[in-house]
Amino acid sequence: MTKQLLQEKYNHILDEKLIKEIFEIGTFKTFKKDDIIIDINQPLQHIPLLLTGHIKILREDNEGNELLIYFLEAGETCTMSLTCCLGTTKSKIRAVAEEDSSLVMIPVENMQKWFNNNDSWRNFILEAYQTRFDEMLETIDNLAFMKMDERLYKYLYNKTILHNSKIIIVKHQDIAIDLHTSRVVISRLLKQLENKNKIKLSRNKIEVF
Amino acid sequence: MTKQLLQEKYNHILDEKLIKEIFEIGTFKTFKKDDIIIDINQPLQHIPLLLTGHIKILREDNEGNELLIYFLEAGETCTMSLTCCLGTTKSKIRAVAEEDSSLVMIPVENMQKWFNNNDSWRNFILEAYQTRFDEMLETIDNLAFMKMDERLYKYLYNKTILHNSKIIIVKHQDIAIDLHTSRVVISRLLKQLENKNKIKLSRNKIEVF
DNA sequence: ACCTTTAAGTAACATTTATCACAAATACAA
DNA sequence: TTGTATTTGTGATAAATGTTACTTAAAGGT
Repeated sequence: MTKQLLQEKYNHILDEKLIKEIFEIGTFKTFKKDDIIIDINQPLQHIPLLLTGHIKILREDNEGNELLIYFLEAGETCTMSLTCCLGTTKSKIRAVAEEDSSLVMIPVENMQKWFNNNDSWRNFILEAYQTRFDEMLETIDNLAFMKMDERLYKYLYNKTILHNSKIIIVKHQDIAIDLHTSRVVISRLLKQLENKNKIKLSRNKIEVF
Repeated sequence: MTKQLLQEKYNHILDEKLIKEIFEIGTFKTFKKDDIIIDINQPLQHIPLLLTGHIKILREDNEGNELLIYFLEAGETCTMSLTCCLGTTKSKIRAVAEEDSSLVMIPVENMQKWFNNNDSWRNFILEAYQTRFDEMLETIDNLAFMKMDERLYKYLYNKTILHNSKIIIVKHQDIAIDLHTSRVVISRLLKQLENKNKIKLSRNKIEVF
């Protein structure tokens, strides 16, 4: 089952042999919605390959502030983990299951080995870096150039894409945390969006038009 | 002369043979302060290795908004260029000489080739990604968690480090552009910082304590 | 020394975001 | 159904940032 998932999600980028090796070496794990998958202070010993579900990657600073950076989907890996694995970084990031998810954990040693002797892995990592890079840039754009109401709408819109549904199940408080603002601000802006007929509000639920 | 510089700045990470090859293949270029080094819309054909000076990397959106992301120093390369070279990215970034600078431009093909057959180059690229990644995260922190006065002081402080001098030569307007705010706001906050004895203001010049 | 240009200071006001306090609405359990 | 906990709505107010318009100061050229 896991093997089939691995095949399905990764055979467009990783070669047969490597997938087989990953299956043999990797540890399969499952997480429920809102489970914390990674919470980093010290270097990681494993990097995750996402098989099913979605994961959100959050930034966290020393004062406990938090901000959503981006989402991971099946077939992707978290470059942050790479950085943390390989690195000297002191970055604090957190990975939380956006919904029930499963993944394969790979020991750092292999990641290093494959990087030197497997073309498809090298490509995979490079592509991952590029994708994440672009997403970080977009996060920077959002923060630097957009007002909160725009950021909010974009956040909602992205969620509809991610979950493939116009209806989002979420509390205002949770949105506030992801966007690093307060619940009151979010409620207010949501109400404005509703008045502009861009969304429809219910308790624990938002419909995005 | 270029060869010596290359040696000096890159021999801690790239092997002898590769440095020789870079010297033979690369194009040496010099830039004056404030020269635009890269202005991206379409994919790049070369990636730069910085030899002397400093370069600032800016983000630019469609409406002409701008934001300083980070500085590059000698011995570094711009991962953005990699992304742009290899990629599908539609990112707009700009690289501007923070002071007189020199660099070597390397054709993409080589970058690709070396990535597959030279360990030191692979390492170099990987390290570059990691360093930039961390800096992007820091940029995100700044934007998400810090108020403008803190961002301003950090900006000034970073400049003193970069130029190795307590005295910075800048105009308020330039700072405003880098931090994506208005000149008036910067002037006001600078005055506050001065009142708190953290800096001393003169025309075109700021002393940071 | 005078004029011109550029940079910086500042007051007044607008907008955006943050914060507090509490009321209203909804869901959920007993 | 009733009571309780949770979520959402909203007014009042503060703080941070943005904007406009104008003044003052400094630098540089003639």
